[in-house]
Amino acid sequence: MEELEKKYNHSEVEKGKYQKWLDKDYFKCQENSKKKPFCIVLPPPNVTGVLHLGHAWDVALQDIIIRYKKMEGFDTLWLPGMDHAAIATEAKVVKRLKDQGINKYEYGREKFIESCWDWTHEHGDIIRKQWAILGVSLDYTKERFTLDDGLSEAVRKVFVDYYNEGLIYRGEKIINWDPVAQTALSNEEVIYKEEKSAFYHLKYKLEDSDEYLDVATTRPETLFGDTAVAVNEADKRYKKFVGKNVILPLVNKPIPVITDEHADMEKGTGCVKITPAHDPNDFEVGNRHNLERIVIMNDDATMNSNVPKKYQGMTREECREETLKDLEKEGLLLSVEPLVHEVGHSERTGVMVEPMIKKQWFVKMRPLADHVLEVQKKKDLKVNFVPSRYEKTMNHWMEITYDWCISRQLWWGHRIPAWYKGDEIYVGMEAPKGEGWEQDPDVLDTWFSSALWPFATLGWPKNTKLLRRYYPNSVLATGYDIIPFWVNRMTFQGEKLLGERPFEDCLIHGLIRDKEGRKFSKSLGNGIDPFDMVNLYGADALRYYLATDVAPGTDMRFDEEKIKSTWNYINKIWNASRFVLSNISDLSEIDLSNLKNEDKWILTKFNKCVHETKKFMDKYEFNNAGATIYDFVWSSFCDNYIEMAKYSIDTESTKSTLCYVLTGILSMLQPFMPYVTDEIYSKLPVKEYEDLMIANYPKYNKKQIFEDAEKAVDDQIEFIKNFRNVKAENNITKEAKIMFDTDDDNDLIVKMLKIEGNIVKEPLGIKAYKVFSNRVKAQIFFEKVETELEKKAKETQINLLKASIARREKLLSNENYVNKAPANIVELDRQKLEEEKKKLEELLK
RNA sequence: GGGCGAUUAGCUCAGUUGGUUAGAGCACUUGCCUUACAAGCAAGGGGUCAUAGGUUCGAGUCCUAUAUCGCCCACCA
Repeated sequence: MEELEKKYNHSEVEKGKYQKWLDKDYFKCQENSKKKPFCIVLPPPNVTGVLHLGHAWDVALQDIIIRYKKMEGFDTLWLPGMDHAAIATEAKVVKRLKDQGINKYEYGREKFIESCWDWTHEHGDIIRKQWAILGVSLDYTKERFTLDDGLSEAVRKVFVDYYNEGLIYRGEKIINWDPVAQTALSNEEVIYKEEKSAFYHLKYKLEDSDEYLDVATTRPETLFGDTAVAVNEADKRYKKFVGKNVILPLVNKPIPVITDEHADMEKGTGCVKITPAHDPNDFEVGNRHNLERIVIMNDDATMNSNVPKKYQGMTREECREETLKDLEKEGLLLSVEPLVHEVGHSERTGVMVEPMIKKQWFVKMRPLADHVLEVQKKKDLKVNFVPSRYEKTMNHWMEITYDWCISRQLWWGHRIPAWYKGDEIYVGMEAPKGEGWEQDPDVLDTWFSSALWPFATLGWPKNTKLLRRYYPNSVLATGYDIIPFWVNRMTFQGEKLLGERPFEDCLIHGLIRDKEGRKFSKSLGNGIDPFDMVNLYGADALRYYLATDVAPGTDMRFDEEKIKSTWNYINKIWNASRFVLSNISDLSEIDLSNLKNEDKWILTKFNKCVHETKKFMDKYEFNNAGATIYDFVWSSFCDNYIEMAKYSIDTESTKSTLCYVLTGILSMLQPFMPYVTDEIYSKLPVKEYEDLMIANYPKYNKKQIFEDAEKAVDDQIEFIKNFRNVKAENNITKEAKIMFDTDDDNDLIVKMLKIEGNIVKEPLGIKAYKVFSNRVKAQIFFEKVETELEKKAKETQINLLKASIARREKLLSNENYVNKAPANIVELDRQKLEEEKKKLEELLK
């Protein structure tokens, strides 16, 4: 039999394993088997770049679930794929072409899309290689892309059906405009950042009068688009102005003073300028009062020909500055009040979003969202969030969401299946027949296609076997930041299109931050490449660390030291395995019929560990599962059982137990660290399966619970610990004599403590320390007078015991406690009290 | 403005439906190269669980305030 290397060498261990698993088709689902199906669709990473730590975390969690479920006997499908990421990828490709001196528009749509495909294939290959390094068990035979033919068909079908149903419409509304990417955005793609700005109080003079209105605004440059000033109907201050005109500053044009509920008497001065074409609220006001909409900016947010010549061509920022200067010159700037407020920026380009009136396509959200809210009230039908508090995030969104702007002025994406001829619109799966039809040049929001991911990847809209078998998906795992973009939309689409939730469980994880708790960002330069970590410590260590570091749903502070200590843990497992393997090479079968106390003890601990671990695995509490296994492996198996086993290593029962328990440990750890466990498993002399990842997960076996043996050995261990403690604290020499005061067999204790020659049968009459556990007692004799220090230590111990006894006696004399507390708790206290009393007695002797 | 989360050992985090004397890793102290592992072993030290009240026989855990930090959402002109 091959020996293991002396130290765990992660790169050696990981070499070739992924290919082996692929070659053996271990990752493939078994859609024709009788096994119960279990399906996860991978949140498709954007093809914009390479995988980062967040992706590594995401896939580690999912792989652990999949590998666990596979061992539990499920037919698992983990479906991989990537997202074309319309706006994000387009931005990258535009930049790459620009670096080559190519302009997107001159290049042309077709060629540009070709470049996008090139980009996609390049990055797709990188991402696939990275998945392989991480060891994730994706079924590549089912891999999809959000822009492949199947998804495209699904997207078109949804668009056409919704259009016919009135759930998708084209309309001219205020939308969020990104002047750099020059496209519309959805609300979710706008992020609000605090910005230092000011309230500018402007003088809007009353027509033919010296009176004026003090109008406060944060955006003076938009005054060129003003078509009214609004006050509240109930506002007595301005009653006399209503119905009259004020003169728009700098433009010298009369605009009406109107009353509208939007004007809040408490806010600002109570009068507000109305710019229907550049503010969503003003747009509504404009609609109510039939106001003219004056668009004053070009698509790149420079001022257009609807503003006075002087300002034309200026950027918004320049125009603001100039406007203010000119207002001041004319005495129309009353005051400037500093203000910090939230300003919307494009998620992608970072530029300030400009509200603009545009003709765009929208999804009517209210009926879709309301349906989800209904379903979420039903326990058996709703999406179960883990942790459950994230359900609120989705439900809140469903309550407040409004129509989703889905058209994007981009080229890379699903082209909108609408054709125009004059005023005619045709919406259909294919281009209409006849001359003169032109397809809408725009594409759809990338989230429109990813919202269909859980079922379109399985064949929808066709009623495929795959779809019937794996929908709803079993669980979806993603970060909480993606809930509004994706989870919510998959949910309403799944409910609407298939009448069922897209997944039963939704496991939410947090964000990874750096050691100081800051977000990873390019500008801070604090990014960590997960693959650097793999090189240093191995994929197993990285995976284990990511999966077990924090409780579900919470943010993680990245700490390389912890990966290091995970490596140590794996090295510990490696060496324990080395010990086991080197001693069981002649084992031909596992025979657990003739067990010693220690064997029974470890089997009991092992089964209890299996029970606990499974409980945690089923709840996705990998941190707790990991800790449970860790404690068992390190403290029960390594520190105690292996040490005890060294004294009976030649017996069949010890060898069998070692092999049996090690196999179980490897099985429980396989989902977390598939490489190293596969390696060790392959070296076992007795094993049931060709490879560990297709083995069964350990089952809790009641017959291997030996309570008596467990207690007995626990006592021995306690004794050993106490003995060593007394010895260490009191500088007891090796020569000290020991007398046991027990009927039990102390053979193992004697061996473990290496005190064979020191045992005496009779008390020596010299100063004696008492060392004991629940049933093993002994006295250590040594020729030395008790020092003051030792006396003090003893006193402390006595005082502690007395305090504890007093506490317990008080508790037990409390009738309320004795009557109301559960019997076993009370009984435990009684036992403890007896023990403590005995102990005290011994000490006082 | 609304909502959510966090606050536990020097640091990073666990802590199930309230129930023995609150745990782990790292760091720290002391002693050990005991032939699986010194990246290890053995034995230790270290916490009034953010604060103040309340419920309870019993609170890190439940309730009410407060403080600090973080996040999400919201059209604040």
